[in-house]
Amino acid sequence: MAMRISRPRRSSCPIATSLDIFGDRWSLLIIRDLLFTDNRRFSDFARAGEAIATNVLTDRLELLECEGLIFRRPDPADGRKFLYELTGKGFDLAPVIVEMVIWAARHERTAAPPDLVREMERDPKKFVKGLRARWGRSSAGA
Amino acid sequence: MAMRISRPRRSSCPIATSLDIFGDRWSLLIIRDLLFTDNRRFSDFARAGEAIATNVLTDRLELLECEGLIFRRPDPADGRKFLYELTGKGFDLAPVIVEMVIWAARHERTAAPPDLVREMERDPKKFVKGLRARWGRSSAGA
DNA sequence: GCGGTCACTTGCTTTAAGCAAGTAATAGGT
DNA sequence: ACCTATTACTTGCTTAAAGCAAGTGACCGC
Repeated sequence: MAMRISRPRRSSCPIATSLDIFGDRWSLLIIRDLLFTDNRRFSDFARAGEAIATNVLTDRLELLECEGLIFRRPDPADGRKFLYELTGKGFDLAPVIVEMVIWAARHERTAAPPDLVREMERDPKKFVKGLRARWGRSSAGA
Repeated sequence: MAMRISRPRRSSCPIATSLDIFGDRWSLLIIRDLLFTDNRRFSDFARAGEAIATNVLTDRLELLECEGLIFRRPDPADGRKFLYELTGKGFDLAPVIVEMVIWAARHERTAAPPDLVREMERDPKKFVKGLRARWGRSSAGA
């Protein structure tokens, strides 16, 4: 709610800029949830797998909204809740996340479903296209 | 030098695992240097663009080596220096970094050379292949 | 040998993350 | 209308990480 300030950029390098925006332990996990699950509420994120502290979650949601990666709207079905959705800018992180999944599946012990990973590896662009179709339907192309 | 301990993994999710390995403000900048420049020495990284503190740099180099993304060897030409190089596992982060460059160039104000970005966008796999050729030559395929 | 460079260290301050408990607004049942 | 549970945060505190400035010992070129 309060006027949030985005993190200052360390340099004009695109990698450094990216890291200034989402280069922490939690931001990409929220994006992951929004891309691959139907977690859309505060409590969904809080309960998802890795146990983020609620104060950190609040902070990260504000930051991501401030950077234009997600947006927030009241849940029409429940006045206590908010729904968080990916913006186009946020959705465009899908290729980054897909490549991270491929990398981790190749080099680390993970729970990534092998079939899904093979599909990502075979044609990442096509895979992202499939995600985009679902995203377009759910968020009305924000 | 001391037996380094890798960060514990928060979950078996491939994204979470990736972030546990390189999800901080500096690791990917070191990988970037190793991919796109010929910075190979401690002082190169320390002086590169974003001014990392030397104690943090030491820590990050140890961690990246411990995770098997880079390796270290004495500089044959100067006994005070070490040369840091990407392993295959480290090089395989190239697609992740390429997608981050594309994202940042599209959505943020950066200094990424437009021609290079277009080349990345047109055919990311081919671009990575070009990088791999240079890497193979410099690090003898570690 | 000597002055300078190199890869780190050390000690300290500041910022961020993590934990546990609390709160105001709302939902849903009676 | 009233009561209880739930939800999205807050607050206060502790712990871990990042940042800063100043060292240190090995090693280079001279």
